[in-house]
Amino acid sequence: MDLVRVYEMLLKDFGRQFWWPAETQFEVMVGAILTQQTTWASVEGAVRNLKREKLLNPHSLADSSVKLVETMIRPTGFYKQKAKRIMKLSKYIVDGYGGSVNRFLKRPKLELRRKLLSLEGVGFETADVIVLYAADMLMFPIDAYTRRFCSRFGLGDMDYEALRTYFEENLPREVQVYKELHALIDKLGKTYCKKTPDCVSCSLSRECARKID
DNA sequence: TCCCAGGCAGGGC
DNA sequence: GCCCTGCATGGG
Repeated sequence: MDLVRVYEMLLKDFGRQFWWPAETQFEVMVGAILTQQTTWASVEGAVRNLKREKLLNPHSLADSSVKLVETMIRPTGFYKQKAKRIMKLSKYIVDGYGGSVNRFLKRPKLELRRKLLSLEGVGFETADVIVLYAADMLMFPIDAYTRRFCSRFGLGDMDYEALRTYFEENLPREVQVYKELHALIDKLGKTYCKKTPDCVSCSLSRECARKID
């Protein structure tokens, strides 16, 4: 599979996706946790709620009541654990970095990734989304859509790190390309795979698949 | 009514 | 180490 060709074709078919849709780095971080196992539409509602209550910054979120945060993010599901997790993240940034997200993110890439992975509720995908979209560092996140996409090309049995490495070794080392391709693969999955998410053969439009093969 | 959505953690084996 | 389950709301 020629990932550069994949990128070019998807970009031509769908246009730029402008991910991650967020106004601040902190919003990316919170959004990355909220979007776990739910739809982006519900995350948008939760983010709107948090903004309305002026909670979408480390200090406010850390000092807020758990109940209020739970109420604001309820539409995203798993709201009790997510509330706890974004509040712990906030407290971590407040206690360790004076509330400065920028200072927290400003460190060598692999060290940042390790720190993120040590936080509750932050696994590989969430950590890598934050590294790429909040810290603007080269890291290719592998999500469910990307796995399905890869299965289409016989890469179904590769684990997270193997897939990430595969993308990173076959793409130009440009943050913008990483950001767009990750978003475009999700767009592709959402467009052609709404009813049968596990169907490998439809995880790519036939026309697109033919060109890539 | 049933299935799923841009995962993660904790337990059993 | 891998596999299973709980977490929970909202939309198709």
